[in-house]
Amino acid sequence: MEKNDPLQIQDFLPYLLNRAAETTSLEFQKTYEDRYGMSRTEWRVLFHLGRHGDLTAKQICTMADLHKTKVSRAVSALEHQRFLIRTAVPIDRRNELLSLTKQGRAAFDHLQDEATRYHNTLMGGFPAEDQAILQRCLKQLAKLQ
Amino acid sequence: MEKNDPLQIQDFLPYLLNRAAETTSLEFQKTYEDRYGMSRTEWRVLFHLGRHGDLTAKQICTMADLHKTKVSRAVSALEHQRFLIRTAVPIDRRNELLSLTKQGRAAFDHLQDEATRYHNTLMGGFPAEDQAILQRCLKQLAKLQ
DNA sequence: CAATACTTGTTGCATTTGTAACTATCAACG
DNA sequence: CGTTGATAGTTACAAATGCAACAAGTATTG
Repeated sequence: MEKNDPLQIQDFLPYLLNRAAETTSLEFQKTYEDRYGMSRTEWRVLFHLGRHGDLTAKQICTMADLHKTKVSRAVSALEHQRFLIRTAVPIDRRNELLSLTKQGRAAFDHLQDEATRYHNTLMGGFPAEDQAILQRCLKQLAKLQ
Repeated sequence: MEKNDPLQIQDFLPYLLNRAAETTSLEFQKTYEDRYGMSRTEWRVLFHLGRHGDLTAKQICTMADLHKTKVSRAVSALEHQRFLIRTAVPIDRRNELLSLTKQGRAAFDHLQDEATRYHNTLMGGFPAEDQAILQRCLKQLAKLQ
């Protein structure tokens, strides 16, 4: 593309990313919203806890790039639904360690399977080389790693 | 990847897409939020109008996959800031054709340049083949085209 | 052509989100 | 120690969003 060719909006990368993110997130949301009464943020917090073991809210904020109020509310909701418990950290009582309950772990295990399946379905639409390229590009755009 | 290998959350496609979308949209937002006092939705409506000429609100809803209340409010805001005007369509008085004003057109022209520049900067980080693949994949994921 | 059904767009209300202020705790430094 | 400054997390308030109900217009059809 010529450097100063005007862009079609359907080609503008942030727009495309938003559309793709919305489309896929909404579709995957069907997996958890009714069955577990979870919001998208709660699902994200659950997934981080499931994958990384016990964490403080602050750690989740940093890892997930979520605002602390959003995490605070998601944690309250997950606690209320008995998906996690908080334990005070004696050495620094500002921190609370968040741990999945048995029920939270079960939900995570199930949703991780569903996520893997859905991910593979999405990726299945592309040749293997493209899959790798797509992931590399997205990570770079998200400034991850 | 093995079909049932559990996924790292940083690899889960909807998550990656959301992170990449947020990162890039927030960065590009700097271009218009202060200078034009525009929200992300308003910018999106402006861009559609700029690229496709006069449209009804309904057409924008469909093209941009935005809820009609969101469009309705964005249009009101853009009208209030004198970026667009409405004209009644005599043949079907439920419709109003939305047209950019001179000022709206100027903002669009400027922002289209900025968008093109930003898009090219983002894409510039990838080899040409990867750019094409990325775009194809995203369009497919967004169910565009 | 009257009655009913559908479409476009707006508005009221409840929910979600972001910002700023707050509490409680810890760290640093005189 | 005690004062000041930083950090983890919550909460109050304001703005943005989504859903449902609505008004105004058009299409259908008996």
